[in-house]
Amino acid sequence: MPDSKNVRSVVPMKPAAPRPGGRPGSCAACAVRGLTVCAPLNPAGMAEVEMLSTQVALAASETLFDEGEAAEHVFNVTEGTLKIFKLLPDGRRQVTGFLFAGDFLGLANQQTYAFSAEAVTPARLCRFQRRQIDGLLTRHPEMERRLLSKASHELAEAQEQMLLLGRKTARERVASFLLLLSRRASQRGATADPVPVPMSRTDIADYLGLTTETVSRSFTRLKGDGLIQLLPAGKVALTRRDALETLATAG
Amino acid sequence: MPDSKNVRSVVPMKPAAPRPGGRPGSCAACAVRGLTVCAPLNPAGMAEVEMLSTQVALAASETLFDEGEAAEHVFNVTEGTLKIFKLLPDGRRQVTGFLFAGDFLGLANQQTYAFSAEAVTPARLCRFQRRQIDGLLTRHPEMERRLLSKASHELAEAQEQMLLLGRKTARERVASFLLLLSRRASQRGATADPVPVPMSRTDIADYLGLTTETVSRSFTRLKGDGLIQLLPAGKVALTRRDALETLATAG
DNA sequence: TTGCCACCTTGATCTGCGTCAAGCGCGCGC
DNA sequence: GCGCGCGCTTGACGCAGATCAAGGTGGCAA
Repeated sequence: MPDSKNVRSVVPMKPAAPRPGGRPGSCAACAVRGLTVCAPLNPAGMAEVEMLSTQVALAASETLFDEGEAAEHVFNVTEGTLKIFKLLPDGRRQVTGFLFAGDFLGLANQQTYAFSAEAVTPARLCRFQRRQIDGLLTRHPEMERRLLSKASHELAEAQEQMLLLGRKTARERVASFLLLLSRRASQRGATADPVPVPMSRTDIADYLGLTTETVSRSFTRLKGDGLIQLLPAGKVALTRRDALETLATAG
Repeated sequence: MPDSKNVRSVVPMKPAAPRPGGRPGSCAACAVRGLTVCAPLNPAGMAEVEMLSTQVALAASETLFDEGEAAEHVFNVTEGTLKIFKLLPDGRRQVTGFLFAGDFLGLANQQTYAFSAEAVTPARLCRFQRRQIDGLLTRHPEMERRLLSKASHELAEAQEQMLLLGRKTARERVASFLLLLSRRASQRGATADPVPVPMSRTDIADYLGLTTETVSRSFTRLKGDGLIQLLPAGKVALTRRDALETLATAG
């Protein structure tokens, strides 16, 4: 008995609100610079980054790159949501992460990408030539330090995700996921409580190591137990955040 | 019908073979320096690192630190095998990684460790004060670069592990695990084919998101199918590596 | 040598989640 | 305005792996 629909939120591709005093597309105008690896750069560094970067826009479900492709670029997400995932030859998919404004993407010490990347919503990114990154980081150690910090943060998140995938039940996984989305939303200054859930049930399932059916049933049950509410436009209200936290971390 | 026992290999705690020309415990004498973050250091850098580091020895199953503890140190593994893991309050455990000679340990941008670390076999490590690391990396950008490279490599491995935990069957997980151990052994110059498996079935289960029983049954079945042989002292022969590869990556 | 204990293996049974199947509702294209 | 299709939900059923239980075996201490 469905009562509220879970409609994919259709975010129209609008330009990021530019900061006053910078021309659109410039780093000075970048609304999310404080979230990115560019945050610690001085004006000279920003000018250099700006010279080396180009803008990319993706429509929803458009591919940024595929696993195994030559890794020629690295990216900063400036707007929208992406997913990164790995595939097995028979089609089994594991989404290893969702990326939001401020996230860095493309680090790989191999010559090819270790995962595919695809837009979940319309998205914008800053693109750099991989072969220019070494020099850039050498000239701007503050940026390299920031990148290392981001990488170690991601490593901690990856371990949290391994705990989820290896040891949590379906309900616990979905509760953990909603809390993660909410936390990340507030980190980047978006609304954390009715939390936007822009990705499909299939994407969520592939992120949580479940099937869409099980994800759907878990949502239904969390709703039935009064822990969450499913709102229109793919938003979810965390009615009882405390109970969600307990469920996510204790069982 | 057991025919070969899977005995924990008991590695006596012997000092690492020192390089000729360096006093024991010195970086010049470090047999695994080429594998560590110290690899790119020049003699002056090595001298500095040596001043800042102390040696730690652990017996098998001894704890290095616990999740949540104040993160005062970072480490280089120089000898032996460690495991790192996270726990849920009810005791469910996820081993998020096994560490071998050359591995770096303790990166965290929080003030506390995000996981626990415990010796699997007797082990030795180089220990640094966390608060001295920033300065060290600033003075030795080649070391910072190396650390970033290690971190991004770990990130790729973490994604591979998420694919395993989220989407592979028990058999596929065990095959993947044996191949991983073998690859890592050859990377650090150890024997890759009869591959040493120093950790218990329980540790393997907690790494693969399974139970000991399922791990044991998977080993038995892989043996029955002629893909592996269980040798004494916890060694495993990868009789049909090709078939293992297929199983691990294709299903 | 003996006995204990930790670890491993194997068997029987149970169950959470996957699989298969069907129906609903919204958005979109015609 | 209408119907088609995709994404979501719900139900019935099956199965891979968990759980429960019972040995086997080798290392080690006394």
